[in-house]
Amino acid sequence: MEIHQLQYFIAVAETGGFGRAAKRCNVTQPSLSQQIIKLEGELGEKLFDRLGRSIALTEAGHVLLPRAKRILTEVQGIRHDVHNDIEEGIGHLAIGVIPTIAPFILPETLMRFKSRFPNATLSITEALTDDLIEKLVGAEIDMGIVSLPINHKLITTETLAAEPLLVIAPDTMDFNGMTSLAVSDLNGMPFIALDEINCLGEQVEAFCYKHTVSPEIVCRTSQLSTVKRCVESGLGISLIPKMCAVTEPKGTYGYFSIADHAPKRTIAAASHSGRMQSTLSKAFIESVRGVCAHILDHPVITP
Amino acid sequence: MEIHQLQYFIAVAETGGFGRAAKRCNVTQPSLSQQIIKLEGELGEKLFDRLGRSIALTEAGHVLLPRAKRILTEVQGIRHDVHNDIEEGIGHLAIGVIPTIAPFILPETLMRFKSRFPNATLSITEALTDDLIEKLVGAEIDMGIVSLPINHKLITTETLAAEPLLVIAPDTMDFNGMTSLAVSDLNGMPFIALDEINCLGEQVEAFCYKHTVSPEIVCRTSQLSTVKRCVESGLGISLIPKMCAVTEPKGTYGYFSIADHAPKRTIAAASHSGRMQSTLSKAFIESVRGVCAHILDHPVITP
DNA sequence: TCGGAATTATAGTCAATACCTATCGACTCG
DNA sequence: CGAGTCGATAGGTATTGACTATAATTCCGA
Repeated sequence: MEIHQLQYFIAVAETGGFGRAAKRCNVTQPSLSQQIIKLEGELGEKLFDRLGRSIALTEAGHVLLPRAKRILTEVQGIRHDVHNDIEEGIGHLAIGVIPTIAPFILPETLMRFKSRFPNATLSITEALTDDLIEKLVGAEIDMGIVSLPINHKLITTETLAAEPLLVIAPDTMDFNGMTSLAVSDLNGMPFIALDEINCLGEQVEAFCYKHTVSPEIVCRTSQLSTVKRCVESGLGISLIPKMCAVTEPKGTYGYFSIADHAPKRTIAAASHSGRMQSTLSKAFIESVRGVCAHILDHPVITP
Repeated sequence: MEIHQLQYFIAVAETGGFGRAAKRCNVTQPSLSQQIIKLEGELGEKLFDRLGRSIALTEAGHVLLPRAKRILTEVQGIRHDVHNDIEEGIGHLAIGVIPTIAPFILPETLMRFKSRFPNATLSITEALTDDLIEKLVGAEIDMGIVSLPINHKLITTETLAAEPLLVIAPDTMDFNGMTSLAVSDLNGMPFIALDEINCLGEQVEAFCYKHTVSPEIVCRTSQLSTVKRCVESGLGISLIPKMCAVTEPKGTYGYFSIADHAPKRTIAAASHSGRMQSTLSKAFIESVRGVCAHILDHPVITP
């Protein structure tokens, strides 16, 4: 059974004749006749009673007609849908976000995205950069929100924001009233380090190495929120992304920028270079970009 | 777009590879690839991202997949339906019945048929024999319930019942206590004739002519119920089918059979010889046959 | 880093088939 | 009864779906 056969069948049923149907289908009458015969053969039932002047649907024909019409309608709809559902924002998007970004941007991003594309479904995965890359390559997720650099030949990235890293210090340390520090001030300071399995942990370490400062690592945690708790309890200072600083209520700690060599991380969207980016993907990226801009625009609460 | 292409597409989407899909579809991988490419070309969208190891559905692919599956399911259903809906009694039947039969058999026939085939729809046309034949030939109706003979080369008939015609006479005529009459008794009697446009009218006339009796026609009506009313009011006698006698309550008249040359009419189902009889048609015929047998089995109320 | 395995795309050929033209046979109607 | 209409049939052509063989690419282990 093929779609053009159903088309011919419907034409015959609606025009009441093979000849007229053939004209409507832009084929010759024998061609159409043969296809109908073939269809009848496949179904094992005659579809029309060939009376002299006109034709009449048999019982099987009556059964087939509405179903054939329905199928043709759907086929017709497909042509439309593959071009337009995309615009309508119907679809699914699987997103991955690293843990040092997820909690700060997701709430607002999801809100924005959901209100813009109420018919789209989202699934969010929070995982470390390497996991996300693996999932991207395996097409398990469509896009990853990560921190650069990403070095994988199959992954392309699009920068979304440059985010400062700020020194967070407990209120018990006031740095003599300074609101910004120099890199060298970190030297020998008690430091709460993020585990290096987080890219942010690596980046902080790289920053210190690059500027030849050696804070004294007193604690190594795997979550930013733990870092904050540790700082709060006066255990030491740390270096955290600005979005982590501005999206939580002020506690018993203050933030300081580093004036001479401002550390930052670059937030980017990563995707499989072999895959086309869907409209939803692009829209999600823009949502994230907007949210980042909005969050990073907040003033930092200084002591 | 053809159905086999959708089949291939679904196979690729479900097996996650062209090669595996090809195996499942019992074609070679290049054949399947080409059909997918062709489908993509027709839709103007790529359906898969060909990654090295596996494939991923594009946005357009995600739109297509559920629709394609749906269509395939429906196509699959068609094969089943054209063979089984028939058994299920789904369908439509257009029936024509002549006026001298319709009122007596239709109520019970429809009741029986509807309870046997609750999912079938019926349309009933009441028309004179010639009209019915015309509609049969034009395939406007599927079957006609008529009285023989029918002479038309395109129409085949199937006898359903042989029905006696009875003399109906007002109570004011008691025929000297006789319960049956001879043909000759009709001679000169005041007679209520049915219009000859009804085949029954013709048949009665033919019967009289054949047996060389000449009742005196005092009235000519177009409906059997009018005939009865006329008889009831003592205007004269008439000859009516038995089903007309037994399906109405006794009035101020009695019935008499004709002993020597019992007149009768033959009830038959007429259909277009070029058309296949549907299961519903056959079932309807049997319903009518049963109802006729049931009605004609009733004893006649004699005075 | 270099094959080997796996996967898809391409090229060339072939056979099935969808289509066409021409014609026949049946029926309708003037 | 002849002209016209309609579907089926026959035979030829061209499209095309499918096959084999092979290339190009990726992935993975040695």
